[in-house]
Amino acid sequence: MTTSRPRSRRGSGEELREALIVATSALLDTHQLDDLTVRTVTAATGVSPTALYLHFSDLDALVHEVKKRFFATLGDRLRAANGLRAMAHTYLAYARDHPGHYAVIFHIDKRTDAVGNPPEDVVQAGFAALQPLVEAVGATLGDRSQETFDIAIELWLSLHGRAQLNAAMPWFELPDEDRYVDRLISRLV
Amino acid sequence: MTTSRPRSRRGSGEELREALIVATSALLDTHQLDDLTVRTVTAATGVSPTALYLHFSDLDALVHEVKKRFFATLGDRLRAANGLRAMAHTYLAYARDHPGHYAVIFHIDKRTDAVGNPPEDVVQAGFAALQPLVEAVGATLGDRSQETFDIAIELWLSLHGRAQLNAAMPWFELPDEDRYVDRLISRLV
DNA sequence: ACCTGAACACCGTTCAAGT
DNA sequence: ACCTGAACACCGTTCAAGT
Repeated sequence: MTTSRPRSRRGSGEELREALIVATSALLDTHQLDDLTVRTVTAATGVSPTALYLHFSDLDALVHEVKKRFFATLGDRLRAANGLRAMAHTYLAYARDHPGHYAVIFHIDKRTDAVGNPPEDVVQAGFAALQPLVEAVGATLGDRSQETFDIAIELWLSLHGRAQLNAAMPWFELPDEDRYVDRLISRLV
Repeated sequence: MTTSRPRSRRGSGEELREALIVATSALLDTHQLDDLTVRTVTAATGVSPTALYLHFSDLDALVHEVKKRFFATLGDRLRAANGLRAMAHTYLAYARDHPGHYAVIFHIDKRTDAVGNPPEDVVQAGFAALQPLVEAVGATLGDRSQETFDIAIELWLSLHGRAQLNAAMPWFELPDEDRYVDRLISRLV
């Protein structure tokens, strides 16, 4: 964990940046979001705490970067699923198997610019992750433009609701997942 | 904010306990959850940081206590709503108007006992808050036992999904709330 | 009986310095 | 060019002491 890292050679400072991102992802796969500190992530990378600031303006900027990647991963997994039902289960499985990643994606966002908007790249990443759902709904529905988008959102919100509630209150026993997804989809499409 | 508080008279130590709870609620009405620290809440109450430990085992125990109260408040508001549609809007309004409170209620729970269960009182509070929804669904449906409970949960998860997503990604423009609630209810009951 | 102050081990972040 | 170490203002929490 704390084995020190050889200094990057000239022109390869980007390596540390990538190493920090990878370490963050790894940490969030086994630990809670609040165990992610400047000091844990730099120690895991084998550098001093202050090294983080060579490549990120602050801790939030690093989290922000991994958030984009988690969005992309989620999108990729959804796209790989076969059919709407499988996609819904894939979504819930991602949240269940990577609670730390899912928590980061939907963590309350404090990074807004002067006008109160978030960085454009996260917005993009968010829409991109949702895209497979929209397409799958469109496919099973035969494309009814606005209707398709609304239904995809409604499906998404129901999946997110279950995923997040399950993470926040694991003691609350929800009805069977298969049944939940089946009922959801049969009502929506 | 930092005006100091007169020491409680003999036998009235409970007053400070209550004052801390009230200060916490007030803070969470205007600030984010991570602005709630031992030092901000005790300062707002007019006592030294260490005074908190006279009445709570730690900061989490205080948050735990207000969480129960927020659950109760949410339940009361839902019960006061007239009909399922109004109840759904009440739910979303609570989350929108008191983001700090809603965030506490659904904050990822780290307080589990030896066997991994949460304190029984929070479980109770959670179920109690949900009760009005179950009853309203039962009323409009004519009571079909298990079916009623499942539908209430499904409605709840859809509302929570929208509320939490809206808090986490306010930049994501969701379809109109009225329309969302109408579609949701007409599909479910 | 009720509360404070000093102290400790953390935390994020800055900035001067080392290689 | 790349990274570290000392320092600062925070944080939660303990424990001896004050009223």
